[in-house]
Amino acid sequence: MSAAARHGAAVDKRRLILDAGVRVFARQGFYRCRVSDVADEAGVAYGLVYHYFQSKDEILDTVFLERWDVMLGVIAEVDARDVPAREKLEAVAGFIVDSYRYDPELMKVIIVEVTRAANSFGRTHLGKIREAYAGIAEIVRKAQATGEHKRSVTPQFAAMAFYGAIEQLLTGWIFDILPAGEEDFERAKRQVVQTVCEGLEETAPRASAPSSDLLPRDA
Amino acid sequence: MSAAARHGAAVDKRRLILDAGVRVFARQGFYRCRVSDVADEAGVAYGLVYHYFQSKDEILDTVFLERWDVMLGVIAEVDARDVPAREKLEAVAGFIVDSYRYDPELMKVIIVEVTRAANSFGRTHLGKIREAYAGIAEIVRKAQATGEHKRSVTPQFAAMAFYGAIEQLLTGWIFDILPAGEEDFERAKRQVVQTVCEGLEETAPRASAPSSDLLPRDA
DNA sequence: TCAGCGGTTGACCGACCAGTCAATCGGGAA
DNA sequence: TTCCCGATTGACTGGTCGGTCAACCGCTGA
Repeated sequence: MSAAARHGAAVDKRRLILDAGVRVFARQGFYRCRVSDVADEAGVAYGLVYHYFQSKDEILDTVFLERWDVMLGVIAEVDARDVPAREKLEAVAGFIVDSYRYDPELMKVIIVEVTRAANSFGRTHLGKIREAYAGIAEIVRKAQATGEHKRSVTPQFAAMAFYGAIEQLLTGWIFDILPAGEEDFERAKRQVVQTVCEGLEETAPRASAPSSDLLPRDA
Repeated sequence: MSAAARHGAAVDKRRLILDAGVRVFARQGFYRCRVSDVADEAGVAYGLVYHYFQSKDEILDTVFLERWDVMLGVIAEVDARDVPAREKLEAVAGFIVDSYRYDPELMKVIIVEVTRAANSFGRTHLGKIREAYAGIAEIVRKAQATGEHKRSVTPQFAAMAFYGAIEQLLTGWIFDILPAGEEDFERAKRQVVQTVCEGLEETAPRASAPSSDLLPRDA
């Protein structure tokens, strides 16, 4: 009981610090903020931060891993579904976009301070980051095998292009380069997949009857 | 004469510091290195750095702007050519890839420390960075006007996706996520444009051209 | 020969900040 | 009531590093 109660309280403060970290890192950037900023934001004493975390870095590490592991799970789960590649990519793009919509500060921190900071924090988590690319590449690999996708590029290449496009969109939202309203998010989900799958070019003057996908795609 | 000689020498030292900065920033990251590291690398005294630059930041600013302005010039020049959009995009992608091939350390610094560090340095240069997106968007806009590109996405969106894909590739090379040999560079130039223009999906044989957006987009 | 003057030097200063630690609190068990 | 122990506090320390500055060097022109 006491253990549970104490544990419960402990988890709360820890959570408080983690959440405060996200807010502060998002606002000021990891290097520009002090540990005391995080403590203040969380409403706890400076020292308590070091009771729950070994270092300032560990706060960011924890924030990142917590969320990134969820994403890796989603990618793996999506890939295992028996649906067209297009739908898988839509699910992945949708998850990332929704993550941003649901908690923009968290995604800002993850992208700006980790994923795009490959020289500092990204370095530590390169392995994890790579796993995401690999998961996406696997989706493409399967799609190439079934003939849904061309084989003209390697799955790795396609994964980088796809993920890069999405991350650039989020970056655009984060820094007000692109409009970031509800409609924009929904549109972006569709369009990023559409662009990567179908390309920007007009295909035929008249163009493809939409058709299919209801039809057998091979054999 | 003396003026010229002195000026020549001055330029040399300044250049020396700038180049040393690139090397040190690329190796250690901007925040992780000290001004003395740059001075040592350049083989000059600590104080001289402050003779030529106001601050540590100004070194990075200078490095970035010097190169970015070249890129903005290239984009504008390419856009003005009377050639298919496809060729324009190839020229832009080619320029960026070649920049990396020619001076990977410089591009690493620009991307890792500025372009992808929108929270710190990127902030200062957001305007400049935006100009590049706008330049690419302009290429797409014209292509849509001539019917080369579909109008299903906004030029801004297309520009972000295109640039994002390229930057992700460079990041892949920088951090050894993608193989980075001569052939890879050449292939990447072609494939990134091909992917963005034509898409990943197989179109011809059987094809699963699902959906839409080829349908009434407006009017 | 010498004064003038950039270019050049590097020791030093002051600010900042991650991380430590001894003290205190509070609640449950004996 | 008292003891114990983990949670909590925040002043303090040690070290780092950006930026300053007074002195120095060596060329040039008089």
